[in-house]
Amino acid sequence: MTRRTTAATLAPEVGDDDDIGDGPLHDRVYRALRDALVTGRIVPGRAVTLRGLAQSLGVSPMPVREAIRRIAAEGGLVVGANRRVWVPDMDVERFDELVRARSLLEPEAAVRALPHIDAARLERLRAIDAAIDAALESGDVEGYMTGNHRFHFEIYGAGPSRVLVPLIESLWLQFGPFMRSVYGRLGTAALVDHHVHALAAIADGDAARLAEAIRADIMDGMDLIDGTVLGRVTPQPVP
Amino acid sequence: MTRRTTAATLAPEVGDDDDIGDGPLHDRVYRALRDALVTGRIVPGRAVTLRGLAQSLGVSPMPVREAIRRIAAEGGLVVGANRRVWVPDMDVERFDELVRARSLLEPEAAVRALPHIDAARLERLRAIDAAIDAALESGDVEGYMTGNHRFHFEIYGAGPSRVLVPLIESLWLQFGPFMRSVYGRLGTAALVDHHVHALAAIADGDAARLAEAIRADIMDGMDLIDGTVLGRVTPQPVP
DNA sequence: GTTCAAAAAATGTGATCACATTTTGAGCGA
DNA sequence: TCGCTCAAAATGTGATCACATTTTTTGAAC
Repeated sequence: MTRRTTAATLAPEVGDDDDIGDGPLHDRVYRALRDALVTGRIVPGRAVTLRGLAQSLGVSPMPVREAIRRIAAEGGLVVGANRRVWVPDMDVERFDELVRARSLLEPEAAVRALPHIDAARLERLRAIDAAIDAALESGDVEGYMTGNHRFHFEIYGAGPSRVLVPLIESLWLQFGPFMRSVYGRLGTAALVDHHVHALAAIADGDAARLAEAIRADIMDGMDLIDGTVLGRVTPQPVP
Repeated sequence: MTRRTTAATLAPEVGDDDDIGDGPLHDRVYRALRDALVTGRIVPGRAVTLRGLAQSLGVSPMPVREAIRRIAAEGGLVVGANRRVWVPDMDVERFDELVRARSLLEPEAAVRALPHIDAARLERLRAIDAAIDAALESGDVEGYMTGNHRFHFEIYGAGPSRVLVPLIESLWLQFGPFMRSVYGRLGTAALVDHHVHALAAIADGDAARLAEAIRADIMDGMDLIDGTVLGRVTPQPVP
């Protein structure tokens, strides 16, 4: 009786993205993986293996190792005591910390970036927001998440931040997969785009209002999550 | 005329630490490297090479690569466009961001950890603070930095934080090397240990006072840095 | 001394391999 | 059916290699 071969743990969600640019392979793998996490294409609990991801991307495990190490350092993946790697599940405490960290850091980053937001960037922000609205209208969760991420980082990235923005990027890595499942569950009809307040504050050059708009945006988004949703989260696998 | 061979860029500062525990080699290399950065044994501007570090630690470049990738993801090392890796220099803007990030995150982490600080941990904190004072007395900059780091993380680590504390760890990675040169320049006589206020707040279970003590500690420490010191920082090498 | 070009050396990268460790699945007995 | 054992398969790790890229050195010309 032949042993049945178990399929490798592939990661087609991280597959052949066209637009991951050039540069070292390990950097490109990192970008593909990070994008898949931020947009929630990889879901919480998902195991990620070197060979699976390498196969899905058509590369050797070497650059995958380095990419995974990077993402793990940023909190997007968890390495267990058994050395297995997976996308962490969300729980109440961790979620609360993420919300809190966001509300501490993102308004600060926005305010610091404000003086660097010129008319061209404001136009770009408006275009991104229009795309977000279109995605919400058409039920496109991934489009919404991609646009939302773009909107925020188009703001924060206006200035030359080398500390706050990377911190915030690591936060987004951490809640992306979970938010995808939440949005998918609630439907885009339940999502409201509040970015108009941030846009107005930016147009008026009003730092205090911008900080408040960002903070409110974070809290509003997070208010979608009630205890029921988080209570239903699968317990984190014990490695 | 024989070509003279250039010595590899060794990293003896990261050398054979005795207490880096067990586990995978790449994890141990990471810990050795991180410790060298947090305590400032590696100075800003220092280039770090795979083979140099591998040789200093007596390992192959493989685990070194993964460790470096990790540290770079946490901001402790910078990878240039030429793919060379080095410890970033400090500049005014980056320093300001680090101070700001610390003062936003660390009081929060301390307050969240406070309910988890029991009598045993408070005793440990007191012991660490005594060691800090001894290091200051004897001019031991590295001892001071090690103790200071320990003190802070003995507080923040009291609770089960999985977001805030890793963020704060990455900040400490980033300013460690620079602070080492600052303390060395100013001398430990110029350093004052303010931890007594945090210890009192902890003993009293007073969250607001603890937050304020941590914030003041951060600002007091950073006030040592005047524009003259930062103005004298070597410009960051252009890769 | 400076500048330039070319060669040599250093360094990072990706592939591959063997091995250690962990997980899975088959087979067996109760 | 469940539980156990063991072998096979999967997975992570560290070493090594060849190669691509970058830096340094050398030697010549001015």
